[in-house]
Amino acid sequence: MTADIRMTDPRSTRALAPRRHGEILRRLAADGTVGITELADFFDVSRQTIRRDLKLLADRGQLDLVHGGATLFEPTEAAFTARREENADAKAAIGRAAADLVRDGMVVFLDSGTTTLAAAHALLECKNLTICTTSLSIALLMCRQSLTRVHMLGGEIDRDEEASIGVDALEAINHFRVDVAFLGGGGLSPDGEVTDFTRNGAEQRSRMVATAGKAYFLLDSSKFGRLTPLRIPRFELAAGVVVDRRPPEAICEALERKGPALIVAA
Amino acid sequence: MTADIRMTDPRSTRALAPRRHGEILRRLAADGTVGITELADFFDVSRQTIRRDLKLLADRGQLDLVHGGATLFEPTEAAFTARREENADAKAAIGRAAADLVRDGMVVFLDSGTTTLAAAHALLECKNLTICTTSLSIALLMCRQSLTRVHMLGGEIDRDEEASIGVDALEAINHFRVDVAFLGGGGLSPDGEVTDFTRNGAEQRSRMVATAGKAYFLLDSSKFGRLTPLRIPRFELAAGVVVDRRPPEAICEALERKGPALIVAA
DNA sequence: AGAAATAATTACATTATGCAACATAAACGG
DNA sequence: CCGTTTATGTTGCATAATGTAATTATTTCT
Repeated sequence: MTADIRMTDPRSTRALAPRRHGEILRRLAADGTVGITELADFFDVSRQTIRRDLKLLADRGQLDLVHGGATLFEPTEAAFTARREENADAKAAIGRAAADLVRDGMVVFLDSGTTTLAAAHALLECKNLTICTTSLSIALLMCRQSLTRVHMLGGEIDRDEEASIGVDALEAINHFRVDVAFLGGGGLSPDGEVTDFTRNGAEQRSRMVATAGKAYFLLDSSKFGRLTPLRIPRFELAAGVVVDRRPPEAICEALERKGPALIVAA
Repeated sequence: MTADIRMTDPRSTRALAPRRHGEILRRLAADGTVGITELADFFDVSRQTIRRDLKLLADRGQLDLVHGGATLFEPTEAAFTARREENADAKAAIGRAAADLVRDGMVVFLDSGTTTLAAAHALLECKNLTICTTSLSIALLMCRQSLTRVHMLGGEIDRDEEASIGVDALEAINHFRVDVAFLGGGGLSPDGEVTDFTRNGAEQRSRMVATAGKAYFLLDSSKFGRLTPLRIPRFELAAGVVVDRRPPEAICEALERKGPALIVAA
């Protein structure tokens, strides 16, 4: 994907800790997790050394230690964290598929939600993006990436989504010219519509669909056929719906009739 | 991989140190790190020589020495995370003192910065607050508290502060009626003025001082006497300055003459 | 719940690196 | 030609990083 212009392999000089640290953090940013054994093999050093590296990085607050490795450090700990675990593989696949729709230099809107957070992780690979988001976690994640500009849409923070919502956020959306928007949703109804839990959320997503160059809904398969109370107005203007596997045939057909393309992540 | 357009190999004349230095810096720019042994092999000189080269370049501020080699000199790398550890006790004390100024039900503005983050932690004890902040970490922290409403001021995110900054944030400040504002600052100058690093920051803080019912600057003792480039306009309208120990007498007197009270945290 | 497997911890051995002092050799200037 | 300067090499020892192995926790699987 990104051409590797590094002259020296991180394995080349065994004794340079910062090189390992750089590679570890890079992997962490890409994958979300690293394993001790896999790192020890890669660098050809002992597990103990990797443990010491991880401990050091953890003390600096750059990652979280877990049994057998480390994960991204996220100040995020809430109901939100639990949801992130659910269907994590599916969400990662959707995230990668979404990132394939993005080119370096684009202006990307990222909605709140765990699936869009997965997309944000995948987008760490891209350069020179301008990210525009309502999600606190996504803003925090992306602003640490040096070639990325981040705009946070302000407003009252919704406790469940950990994202801004309401009049201020709606207002702020109008200030941006967005190339691609990635949106979450509450469910994908049997008649091929993306639906939402809250009025505010539906309205916010509707505006993004209308104003973004291209808008995609990211929906993992647990959302198929789920009925939530609000339809998202102008949903049919969306460019596509990205899913982790093909939904029931009825939904596919309904979706196709309305317009948005169906994109199934590998 | 990288085409070498140089006419002379840096190894060609062993005795020319500047050639080595150029090559070292080039490698550093490409890889982020260089190893002593690998350089010694490459130039076919002793490790001690390379060590002397690196020492010289380090004294010039062109790189950072590490065990076994050198890395890019990056004063800003992980700046925020590192700062959080510094003076943690002092900041916690200031945070508690700040929280004592707050009553349940108030509308509180929290600026970005590590000291205000400490105040946010202390404010978790309070009930029914409305928090208004530019800091992503503070927003994330406070929004998990069930009896607290959080408003995030939107805008472009500053990588170092991990907080919104700029026109959108300035604009958003005007929408709020704030009871108490807790602000950070870059330094407390010898003539009793709070100063700042950036124009945007100074302007933002100035507005808060003017519009909040009461504004307090939270400054740990490492800021005493420190000179940063921008004064914060209308600083003297602030209700007080909260510190972890009494500053030099000259500063105390200057401060008193201007108006703000000096509050020393226990 | 209990056993097997995997990982973390601890303590100590080994190796690599850092540093300082001194040795060497080429370059320079009179 | 000599003495001086400058850069580099060498040596010995202190220090830091890494490896190893025994022990104790955790997880995982049944």
